Amino acid sequence: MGEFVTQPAGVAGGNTAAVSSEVPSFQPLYQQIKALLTQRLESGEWRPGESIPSEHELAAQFGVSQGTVRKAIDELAGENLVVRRQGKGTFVATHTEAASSIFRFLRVRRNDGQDEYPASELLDVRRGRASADIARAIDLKPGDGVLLLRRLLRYGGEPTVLDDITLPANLFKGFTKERFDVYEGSMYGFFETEFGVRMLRAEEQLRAVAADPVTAEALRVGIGSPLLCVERIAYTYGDRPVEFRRGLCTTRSHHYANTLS
Amino acid sequence: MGEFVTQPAGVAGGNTAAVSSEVPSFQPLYQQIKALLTQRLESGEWRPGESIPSEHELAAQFGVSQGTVRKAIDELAGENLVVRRQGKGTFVATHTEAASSIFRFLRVRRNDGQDEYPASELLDVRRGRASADIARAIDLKPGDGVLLLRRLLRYGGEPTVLDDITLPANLFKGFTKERFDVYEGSMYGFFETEFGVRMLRAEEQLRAVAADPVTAEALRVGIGSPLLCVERIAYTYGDRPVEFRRGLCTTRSHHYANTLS
DNA sequence: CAGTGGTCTAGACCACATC
DNA sequence: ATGTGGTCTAGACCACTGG
Repeated sequence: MGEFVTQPAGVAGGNTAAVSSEVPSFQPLYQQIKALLTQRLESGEWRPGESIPSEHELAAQFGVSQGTVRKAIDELAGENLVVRRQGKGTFVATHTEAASSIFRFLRVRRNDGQDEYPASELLDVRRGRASADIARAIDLKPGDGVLLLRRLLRYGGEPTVLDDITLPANLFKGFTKERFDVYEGSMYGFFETEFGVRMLRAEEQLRAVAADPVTAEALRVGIGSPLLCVERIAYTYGDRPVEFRRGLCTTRSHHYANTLS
Repeated sequence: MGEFVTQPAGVAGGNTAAVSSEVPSFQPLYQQIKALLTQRLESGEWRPGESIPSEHELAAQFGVSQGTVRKAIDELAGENLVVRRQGKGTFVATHTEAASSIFRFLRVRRNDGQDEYPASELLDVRRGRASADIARAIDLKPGDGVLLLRRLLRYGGEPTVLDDITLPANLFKGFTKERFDVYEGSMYGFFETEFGVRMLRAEEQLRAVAADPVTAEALRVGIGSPLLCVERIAYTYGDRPVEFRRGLCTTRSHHYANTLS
C-alpha cells in the first residue's frame, strides 16, 4: 500500500520547511489529495455520471487514511464536481440528469412559483471573430474564432429569454444547429456529452435595459420596454472561462431568483 | 463529564427504533449537537462578536468527542451563524464588522469593478398597517403594525438605489430616524445591535421595471427609464421572515453581481 | 449478503495567536 | 508556555443499496 503516493505521505503535517517565499507554505494532506483527484477528474479518467473509486480504495491508493480522502471528496462535492450517494458510491457530476441541480444555472422562474423547465429553441448559429470585449471576458485574443449562438427560451409557450452565447470555436468543433436540435436535454448537458466541456461555475451581472426592436419582436414586448439583462461568464476546470452569454429577459410573468446566504 | 448531556449520548447511532412514522427516523449526534448550539445562539447566551466555548469544552459538556462537536460547528460556520478563527476561537457572527462579509447582502457593484461601500441616507420613517401582500410575505396578519422605511444608497455621491423596507413593528419598538442617523455602520448591523434582530439569510426576486416619477426624481433618471427591481425577504433564526424590501436600482454605472456555483 | 458512504471515538500532533 | 482551531489516524459501527 502506498506505492501510488506522489506526494509526501505519512508526513502528517511535517512539511513546514518550504524552500522560500511560497504563498501556502503549508498544504494539508487532504488538499493535496483533492488536487490530485481534481486532476484525474479533469483528465476524463472517469466520465460524467460514472462512479469514482471508493473512499477505502482511494485511501489505499494514496496511502492515507479514509478520513483524509473523505475530507477531500467532501470539498469536491461542495463544489459540485462530484455527487455522493450513500450506499452506492461517489459519482462524477453531470449536467445530463433530471436531478434537482437542473436549476443551478437557470434562475428564471415563474412568478406563481411553479417550477417549469422552459423549451429551448436555437434560432441561429454563426461563426465569427472575438471582439475586444468578448476576448477579454473569455480569455481569448481579439480576432480568435468564436461560435455565436442565438437561443430563445419559452415558458409555457411564452417567449421569455433571448440569449446570445459566445463560445471559443476551438473547443466546439463540429457544432451545428442540427446536432443540437437532435439532442435531448439542457445546453450544458449538450456541451458536456458532445464536446467534453463541463461548466462548473458562473458569474453573472444583472442590469435593466430598454428593449431594442429585434429583441422586442422576439419577446413580444414593446420597443423600449424594460428588460432584465443577464451577462454571464461560465468557467470550467481551473477557472478557465469558456462561455460568454448575454440574455435579455421579460419579467412580466417571470423573475430572476436568488438566495443570499 | 457528560452530566450536561440532554440527548442520548454514547449511543453511537443506536437510536434506530423510532416510535412510528417520523420523517428523519434517525438523527446523527452532530445534528443534535448543532440544534442545541443553534438554540443557545438564538437565546442570546452569547452575544454577536463574542466567542463560544472551545470545541474541547463543548465536547466535555455534551459528553461527546471533539470531532463530533467539530462537525456540528462546521455546519454552523457554513451557514454563517458562527465564524472560526484559528488559534483564537469560534465567534458568534455579526453584521457589525468590516470583514469581507460586508458584501454578503449587498450585491450592487460598480461596473468598473471597484469595491465601494455606499453611503446610506434614511429618507423617511413611517408606521402603518401590513397590506395583504406584505403580510403574506413576512408572515403577519393583514393590518398588523409595520414600520416603513425609505432609504437611498449613494455610490460616490451618485444616487443609485432607492429602498422601501417593511418591518414588523413589534420587533423594532423605539425605531426613530434619529437613532439610525446616529448609528455608524450597515442597516443590518443597526438591527442587530439595537434590536437584537439578526438577519441570517435572504431570498430575492429580480425584475426590470420602468421608473415611476418619484423614483425617477430620486435617482435622477428619466421617467420610464429601465430600473432593476429587487424584492427581498430576509429571514432570522428558524427561517422566520422579518423583513420585506423592495429596491429600485439604476444600472447605468452599476450592476447586480451574482455567482452560480 | 457484501460494498458503499456516513457517523463516532480517542488520541496524537500541527499551525496560529496570545501572554 | 498555554489554549485555540485544524489535520490525521486507525478502527469500530451504522445506514443505505443492490445482488
